[in-house]
Amino acid sequence: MSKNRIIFHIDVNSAFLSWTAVKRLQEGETVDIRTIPAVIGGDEKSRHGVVLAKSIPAQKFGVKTGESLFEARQKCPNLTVVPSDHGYYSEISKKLFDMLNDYSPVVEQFSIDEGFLDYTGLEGLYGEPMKAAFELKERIKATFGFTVNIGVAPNKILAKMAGELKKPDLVHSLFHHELEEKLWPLPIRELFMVGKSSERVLLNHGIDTIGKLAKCDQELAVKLLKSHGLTLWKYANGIDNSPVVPSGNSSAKSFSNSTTLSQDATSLEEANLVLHRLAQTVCMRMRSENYQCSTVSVQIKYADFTLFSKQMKVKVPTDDTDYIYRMFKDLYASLWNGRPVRLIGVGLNDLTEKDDSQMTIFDAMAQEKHKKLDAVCDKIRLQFGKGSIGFGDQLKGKK
DNA sequence: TCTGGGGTCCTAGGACCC
DNA sequence: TCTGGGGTCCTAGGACCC
Repeated sequence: MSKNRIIFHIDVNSAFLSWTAVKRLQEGETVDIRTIPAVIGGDEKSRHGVVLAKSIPAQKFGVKTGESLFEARQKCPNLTVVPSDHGYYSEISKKLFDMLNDYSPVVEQFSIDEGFLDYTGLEGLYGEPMKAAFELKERIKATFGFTVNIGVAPNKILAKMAGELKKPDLVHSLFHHELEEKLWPLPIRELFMVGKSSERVLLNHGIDTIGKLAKCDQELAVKLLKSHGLTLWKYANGIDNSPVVPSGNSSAKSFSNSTTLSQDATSLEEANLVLHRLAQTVCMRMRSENYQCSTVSVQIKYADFTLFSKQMKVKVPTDDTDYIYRMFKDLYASLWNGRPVRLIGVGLNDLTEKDDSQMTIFDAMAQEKHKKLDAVCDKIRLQFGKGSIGFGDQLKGKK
């Protein structure tokens, strides 16, 4: 790895909200929701009422991502709530990353709206890094109509922290000689990977800024937070050698699918319908990326928001919807304590690339029976949409 | 009409084996 | 009969991210 790297972190400002704003303006809407107190929010009737993204005016009222729309409206009575459009977000995200990939061969997609770009060695092409970052930011704005922050730094963690500094529509650098001035005065909670619980522990020991963590003994950080403490201590000191891994060079570790029910489930029959639907979508996603799983899991959130999960190993890696569905059912039945259930989730873990595992002839024969059916179902769903095909148990109640 | 969904990584305890 | 101790696998739960 090159000693003097230059890494960009590109982060769309209020991504879901900006993207929806752009789309609405294109469709003739006159109000730009980025300029008023507004949020992208889920549907409260089906109990999905959380803030997914907020405008800067909404943020000034203290509205936070992840809180309920109920809370958000208490803080900001005039709040405009706009539904999300995930299909559109995926499209526009892809266009953004196509542009970044065009710019540099080493781009890592970190989420739908965030990525790292390795600028090392590109000076010859685009010039001095800060100037190049500024031009990239302007190009994104001119092309798509939304703004980004770009952080410029010698590694990923500092690029990320730089990108978080002041928003929106800005380029910030964060080199080692700038840590004391730009990073260290910040509250400890603003360091990447310091959540509620790490914050509590660090505050209890008088570590309330990133600088105090940076200057404390490494051993103290480890004593307080184990391996996570070491990670945080390194981040506070701007130490991070992790490479920018181009998307496509990394492999999936798990697939999961969960749903908050519009009404609590109170019987196994109701739950099984949901499990079947979840099994179909999650298995299809896994098959489309050519994986098999060796562990399956089920998660239950009860009406009081307590969470429980149960998992089991399977003898032979599988991608068979019917087989996996039956395991989900068994897991659920043994996990459920009879109380009303708010959310049901399923997961597929311990992934392996398809066909790189050995199975007995009997396993193979049993699985083969279902493979053709799954393949046909996947094809139909791809062509006509998720709801176009289901099993008999899912017909009940459909129009 | 208060609290989403999809991920990754880590830890701790028990089973089991030598 | 006073019960070491390491290693690995499996499972449940939790922290954190966007």
